[in-house]
Amino acid sequence: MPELPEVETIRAGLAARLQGARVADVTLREPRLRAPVQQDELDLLFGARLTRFRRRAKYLLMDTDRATTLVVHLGMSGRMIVGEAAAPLDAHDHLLFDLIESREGSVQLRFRDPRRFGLVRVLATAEIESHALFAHLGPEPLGPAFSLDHLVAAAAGRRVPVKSFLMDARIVVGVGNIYASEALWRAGIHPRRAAGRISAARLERLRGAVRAVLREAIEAGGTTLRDYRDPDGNLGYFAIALRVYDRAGEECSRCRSAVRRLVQGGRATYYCPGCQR
DNA sequence: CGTAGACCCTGCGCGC
DNA sequence: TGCGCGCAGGGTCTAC
Repeated sequence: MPELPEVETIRAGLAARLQGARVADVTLREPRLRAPVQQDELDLLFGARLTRFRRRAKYLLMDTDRATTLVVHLGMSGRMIVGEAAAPLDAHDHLLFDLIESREGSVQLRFRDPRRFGLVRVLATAEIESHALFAHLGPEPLGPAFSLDHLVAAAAGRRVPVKSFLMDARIVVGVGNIYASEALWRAGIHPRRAAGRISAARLERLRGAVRAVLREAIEAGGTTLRDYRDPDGNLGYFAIALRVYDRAGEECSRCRSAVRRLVQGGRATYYCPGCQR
Protein backbone atom coordinates (compact mmCIF):
# COMPACT_ATOMS: atom_id res chain seq x y z
CA MET A 1 0.00 0.00 0.00
CA PRO A 2 0.75 3.54 -0.13
CA GLU A 3 2.56 4.85 2.90
CA LEU A 4 1.75 8.24 4.39
CA PRO A 5 3.35 10.28 1.59
CA GLU A 6 1.41 8.35 -1.02
CA VAL A 7 -1.85 8.82 0.89
CA GLU A 8 -1.10 12.52 1.20
CA THR A 9 -0.44 12.73 -2.55
CA ILE A 10 -3.72 10.94 -3.27
CA ARG A 11 -5.56 13.24 -0.86
CA ALA A 12 -4.26 16.31 -2.62
CA GLY A 13 -5.10 14.88 -6.03
CA LEU A 14 -8.64 14.00 -5.04
CA ALA A 15 -9.19 17.38 -3.39
CA ALA A 16 -8.09 19.22 -6.52
CA ARG A 17 -10.49 17.29 -8.70
CA LEU A 18 -13.47 16.42 -6.50
CA GLN A 19 -13.93 19.16 -3.92
CA GLY A 20 -17.56 20.29 -4.12
CA ALA A 21 -18.77 17.25 -6.04
CA ARG A 22 -22.07 15.65 -5.06
CA VAL A 23 -22.68 11.94 -4.61
CA ALA A 24 -25.39 10.86 -7.06
CA ASP A 25 -25.08 7.13 -6.56
CA VAL A 26 -22.98 4.51 -4.79
CA THR A 27 -22.57 0.92 -5.97
CA LEU A 28 -21.20 -1.70 -3.60
CA ARG A 29 -19.85 -4.60 -5.65
CA GLU A 30 -17.79 -6.37 -2.99
CA PRO A 31 -18.33 -5.69 0.72
CA ARG A 32 -15.63 -8.06 2.00
CA LEU A 33 -12.84 -5.67 2.92
CA ARG A 34 -10.85 -5.52 6.20
CA ALA A 35 -14.29 -5.08 7.77
CA PRO A 36 -17.54 -5.61 5.83
CA VAL A 37 -18.70 -2.47 4.06
CA GLN A 38 -22.13 -1.51 5.42
CA GLN A 39 -24.79 -0.51 2.89
CA ASP A 40 -26.63 1.50 5.55
CA GLU A 41 -23.50 3.61 6.00
CA LEU A 42 -23.16 4.15 2.26
CA ASP A 43 -26.82 5.25 2.14
CA LEU A 44 -25.80 8.30 4.19
CA LEU A 45 -23.84 9.55 1.18
CA PHE A 46 -26.70 9.93 -1.30
CA GLY A 47 -26.98 13.55 -2.29
CA ALA A 48 -24.12 14.60 -0.02
CA ARG A 49 -21.51 17.07 -1.18
CA LEU A 50 -17.81 16.39 -0.62
CA THR A 51 -16.56 19.49 1.12
CA ARG A 52 -13.15 18.72 2.54
CA PHE A 53 -10.41 16.17 1.94
CA ARG A 54 -8.30 15.39 4.98
CA ARG A 55 -5.88 12.72 6.11
CA ARG A 56 -5.26 11.15 9.51
CA ALA A 57 -2.44 8.61 9.64
CA LYS A 58 -2.98 6.60 6.44
CA TYR A 59 -6.73 7.17 6.39
CA LEU A 60 -8.32 9.40 3.77
CA LEU A 61 -11.13 11.47 5.31
CA MET A 62 -13.66 12.98 2.94
CA ASP A 63 -16.06 15.22 4.84
CA THR A 64 -19.54 15.89 3.49
CA ASP A 65 -22.07 18.66 4.04
CA ARG A 66 -24.23 16.15 5.94
CA ALA A 67 -21.90 16.00 8.96
CA THR A 68 -20.64 12.64 7.77
CA THR A 69 -17.18 11.59 6.66
CA LEU A 70 -16.28 8.98 4.09
CA VAL A 71 -13.31 7.15 5.60
CA VAL A 72 -11.05 5.17 3.24
CA HIS A 73 -7.96 3.14 4.04
CA LEU A 74 -6.08 1.71 1.08
CA GLY A 75 -4.48 -1.22 2.87
CA MET A 76 -1.66 -2.75 0.84
CA SER A 77 -3.05 -2.60 -2.65
CA GLY A 78 -5.87 -0.05 -2.62
CA ARG A 79 -6.26 2.70 -5.19
CA MET A 80 -8.65 5.57 -5.75
CA ILE A 81 -9.43 6.05 -9.40
CA VAL A 82 -11.22 8.98 -10.96
CA GLY A 83 -12.58 8.45 -14.44
CA GLU A 84 -15.62 8.03 -16.60
CA ALA A 85 -18.45 5.85 -15.36
CA ALA A 86 -18.29 3.99 -18.68
CA ALA A 87 -14.69 2.90 -18.12
CA PRO A 88 -14.32 -0.88 -18.14
CA LEU A 89 -14.68 -2.49 -14.74
CA ASP A 90 -11.78 -4.22 -13.08
CA ALA A 91 -12.50 -7.39 -11.11
CA HIS A 92 -11.39 -5.54 -7.97
CA ASP A 93 -13.39 -2.34 -8.38
CA HIS A 94 -15.26 -2.86 -5.12
CA LEU A 95 -17.05 0.47 -4.76
CA LEU A 96 -18.23 2.94 -7.39
CA PHE A 97 -19.11 6.49 -6.41
CA ASP A 98 -20.99 8.36 -9.13
CA LEU A 99 -20.28 12.04 -8.63
CA ILE A 100 -21.90 15.07 -10.24
CA GLU A 101 -21.06 18.76 -10.17
CA SER A 102 -17.34 18.19 -9.83
CA ARG A 103 -14.89 20.54 -11.54
CA GLU A 104 -14.89 18.04 -14.38
CA GLY A 105 -18.63 17.46 -14.37
CA SER A 106 -19.90 13.94 -13.86
CA VAL A 107 -17.16 11.49 -12.93
CA GLN A 108 -16.90 8.15 -11.20
CA LEU A 109 -14.63 7.60 -8.22
CA ARG A 110 -13.64 3.97 -7.75
CA PHE A 111 -12.13 2.10 -4.84
CA ARG A 112 -10.03 -0.73 -6.28
CA ASP A 113 -8.21 -3.13 -3.98
CA PRO A 114 -7.12 -6.60 -5.12
CA ARG A 115 -6.00 -7.80 -1.70
CA ARG A 116 -8.98 -6.31 0.13
CA PHE A 117 -6.98 -5.19 3.16
CA GLY A 118 -8.53 -1.77 2.73
CA LEU A 119 -11.44 -0.24 4.61
CA VAL A 120 -14.40 1.96 3.69
CA ARG A 121 -16.64 3.47 6.35
CA VAL A 122 -19.02 6.40 6.66
CA LEU A 123 -18.86 7.94 10.13
CA ALA A 124 -20.21 11.01 11.86
CA THR A 125 -17.62 13.74 11.34
CA ALA A 126 -17.80 14.83 14.96
CA GLU A 127 -17.02 11.33 16.19
CA ILE A 128 -13.99 10.59 14.03
CA GLU A 129 -11.34 11.36 16.64
CA SER A 130 -13.05 9.34 19.36
CA HIS A 131 -13.93 6.41 17.10
CA ALA A 132 -12.19 3.09 17.78
CA LEU A 133 -10.39 3.35 14.44
CA PHE A 134 -8.67 6.55 15.50
CA ALA A 135 -8.75 6.84 19.29
CA HIS A 136 -5.52 4.91 19.86
CA LEU A 137 -3.49 6.72 17.20
CA GLY A 138 -0.40 8.64 18.17
CA PRO A 139 0.73 12.00 16.78
CA GLU A 140 1.17 12.87 13.13
CA PRO A 141 4.88 12.66 12.31
CA LEU A 142 4.90 16.05 10.60
CA GLY A 143 2.90 17.80 13.32
CA PRO A 144 4.04 19.54 16.51
CA ALA A 145 2.89 16.70 18.80
CA PHE A 146 5.66 14.46 17.46
CA SER A 147 8.12 16.10 19.79
CA LEU A 148 11.35 14.92 21.33
CA ASP A 149 9.65 14.86 24.74
CA HIS A 150 6.97 12.57 23.37
CA LEU A 151 9.50 10.25 21.76
CA VAL A 152 11.70 10.06 24.86
CA ALA A 153 8.71 9.31 27.09
CA ALA A 154 7.35 6.70 24.69
CA ALA A 155 10.70 4.93 24.37
CA ALA A 156 11.54 4.85 28.07
CA GLY A 157 12.00 1.29 29.28
CA ARG A 158 10.87 -0.22 25.98
CA ARG A 159 12.77 -3.29 24.85
CA VAL A 160 11.14 -3.53 21.42
CA PRO A 161 13.42 -3.14 18.44
CA VAL A 162 13.32 0.48 17.33
CA LYS A 163 12.08 -0.57 13.87
CA SER A 164 8.94 -2.09 15.42
CA PHE A 165 8.67 0.88 17.77
CA LEU A 166 8.67 3.30 14.82
CA MET A 167 5.95 1.34 13.08
CA ASP A 168 3.70 1.27 16.16
CA ALA A 169 0.85 3.68 15.40
CA ARG A 170 0.44 4.44 19.11
CA ILE A 171 3.90 6.01 19.08
CA VAL A 172 3.66 7.86 15.79
CA VAL A 173 1.39 7.25 12.79
CA GLY A 174 2.20 6.92 9.15
CA VAL A 175 5.68 5.38 9.31
CA GLY A 176 5.38 2.30 7.14
CA ASN A 177 7.80 -0.44 6.29
CA ILE A 178 9.75 1.43 3.62
CA TYR A 179 10.23 4.69 5.46
CA ALA A 180 10.99 3.00 8.80
CA SER A 181 14.07 1.43 7.23
CA GLU A 182 14.98 4.64 5.43
CA ALA A 183 14.64 6.82 8.54
CA LEU A 184 16.79 4.46 10.62
CA TRP A 185 19.48 4.49 7.95
CA ARG A 186 19.47 8.29 7.87
CA ALA A 187 19.72 8.42 11.65
CA GLY A 188 22.48 5.80 11.77
CA ILE A 189 20.52 3.60 14.16
CA HIS A 190 20.45 -0.20 13.95
CA PRO A 191 16.89 -1.49 13.45
CA ARG A 192 17.28 -4.12 16.17
CA ARG A 193 18.39 -1.69 18.87
CA ALA A 194 15.98 -1.57 21.82
CA ALA A 195 13.95 1.63 21.71
CA GLY A 196 14.63 2.30 25.39
CA ARG A 197 18.38 2.14 24.87
CA ILE A 198 18.73 5.06 22.52
CA SER A 199 19.98 8.39 23.87
CA ALA A 200 17.79 11.47 23.65
CA ALA A 201 20.28 12.98 21.22
CA ARG A 202 19.95 10.03 18.88
CA LEU A 203 16.18 9.97 19.26
CA GLU A 204 16.22 13.57 18.13
CA ARG A 205 18.21 12.52 15.08
CA LEU A 206 15.67 9.81 14.44
CA ARG A 207 12.77 12.23 14.79
CA GLY A 208 14.41 14.53 12.28
CA ALA A 209 15.09 11.63 9.93
CA VAL A 210 11.46 10.47 10.04
CA ARG A 211 10.20 13.94 9.30
CA ALA A 212 12.73 14.58 6.55
CA VAL A 213 12.15 11.33 4.72
CA LEU A 214 8.37 11.71 4.80
CA ARG A 215 8.51 15.34 3.76
CA GLU A 216 10.82 14.59 0.86
CA ALA A 217 8.61 11.75 -0.29
CA ILE A 218 5.53 13.95 -0.20
CA GLU A 219 7.39 16.51 -2.24
CA ALA A 220 8.36 13.86 -4.74
CA GLY A 221 4.71 13.02 -5.12
CA GLY A 222 4.91 9.69 -3.43
CA THR A 223 7.21 6.81 -4.04
CA THR A 224 6.15 4.77 -6.98
CA LEU A 225 6.40 1.09 -6.34
CA ARG A 226 4.72 -1.88 -7.89
CA ASP A 227 0.99 -1.31 -8.16
CA TYR A 228 0.79 2.18 -6.79
CA ARG A 229 -1.06 4.68 -8.96
CA ASP A 230 -2.04 8.28 -8.46
CA PRO A 231 -5.76 9.21 -8.57
CA ASP A 232 -5.67 9.47 -12.36
CA GLY A 233 -4.58 5.87 -12.58
CA ASN A 234 -1.17 6.85 -13.89
CA LEU A 235 2.31 5.90 -12.88
CA GLY A 236 3.63 9.39 -13.09
CA TYR A 237 5.85 10.08 -10.14
CA PHE A 238 9.56 9.87 -9.68
CA ALA A 239 10.52 7.80 -6.68
CA ILE A 240 12.69 9.44 -4.07
CA ALA A 241 16.03 7.73 -3.71
CA LEU A 242 15.61 4.84 -1.32
CA ARG A 243 18.99 4.22 0.28
CA VAL A 244 18.50 0.76 1.79
CA TYR A 245 14.98 -0.48 1.13
CA ASP A 246 14.98 -3.45 -1.26
CA ARG A 247 18.75 -3.03 -1.75
CA ALA A 248 20.10 -6.13 0.01
CA GLY A 249 23.62 -6.87 -1.22
CA GLU A 250 24.16 -3.44 -2.70
CA GLU A 251 26.77 -1.03 -1.39
CA CYS A 252 25.71 1.47 1.25
CA SER A 253 25.97 4.91 -0.32
CA ARG A 254 27.51 6.26 2.90
CA CYS A 255 30.06 3.65 3.93
CA ARG A 256 30.19 1.08 1.10
CA SER A 257 29.27 -1.85 3.34
CA ALA A 258 26.80 -4.34 1.91
CA VAL A 259 23.19 -3.59 2.77
CA ARG A 260 21.50 -6.41 4.67
CA ARG A 261 17.96 -7.68 4.95
CA LEU A 262 16.41 -9.11 8.08
CA VAL A 263 12.88 -9.92 9.18
CA GLN A 264 11.22 -8.19 12.13
CA GLY A 265 7.63 -8.84 13.08
CA GLY A 266 7.20 -10.66 9.82
CA ARG A 267 8.28 -7.66 7.76
CA ALA A 268 11.48 -7.15 5.82
CA THR A 269 13.94 -4.63 7.26
CA TYR A 270 16.92 -3.27 5.31
CA TYR A 271 19.91 -1.67 6.97
CA CYS A 272 23.62 -1.04 6.69
CA PRO A 273 25.69 -3.00 9.23
CA GLY A 274 28.59 -0.59 8.67
CA CYS A 275 27.01 2.68 9.70
CA GLN A 276 23.92 1.83 11.72
CA ARG A 277 24.55 1.13 15.40
C1' DC B 1 1.59 -5.46 30.63
C1' DG B 2 4.64 -6.12 26.29
C1' DT B 3 5.76 -8.79 22.52
C1' DA B 4 5.79 -12.30 18.78
C1' DG B 5 3.19 -14.51 15.52
C1' DA B 6 -0.83 -15.62 12.76
C1' DC B 7 -4.09 -13.95 9.82
C1' DC B 8 -6.87 -11.38 6.30
C1' DC B 9 -6.24 -11.67 0.40
C1' DT B 10 -4.54 -11.52 -4.51
C1' DG B 11 -0.80 -11.05 -7.77
C1' DC B 12 3.79 -11.33 -9.22
C1' DG B 13 8.47 -12.99 -9.96
C1' DC B 14 11.41 -16.64 -9.41
C1' DG B 15 13.40 -21.34 -9.64
C1' DC B 16 12.58 -25.78 -11.16
C1' DT C 1 5.13 -23.48 -20.62
C1' DG C 2 3.35 -24.56 -16.12
C1' DC C 3 3.58 -24.94 -11.13
C1' DG C 4 4.68 -24.13 -6.44
C1' DC C 5 6.76 -21.06 -3.40
C1' DG C 6 7.87 -16.82 -1.19
C1' DC C 7 7.07 -12.29 -0.92
C1' DA C 8 4.54 -7.68 -1.15
C1' DG C 9 3.93 -0.62 0.96
C1' DG C 10 -1.08 -2.56 6.59
C1' DG C 11 -3.57 -3.44 10.58
C1' DT C 12 -5.74 -6.33 14.05
C1' DC C 13 -6.28 -10.09 16.99
C1' DT C 14 -4.62 -13.91 19.76
C1' DA C 15 -1.59 -16.43 22.69
C1' DC C 16 2.13 -16.45 25.66
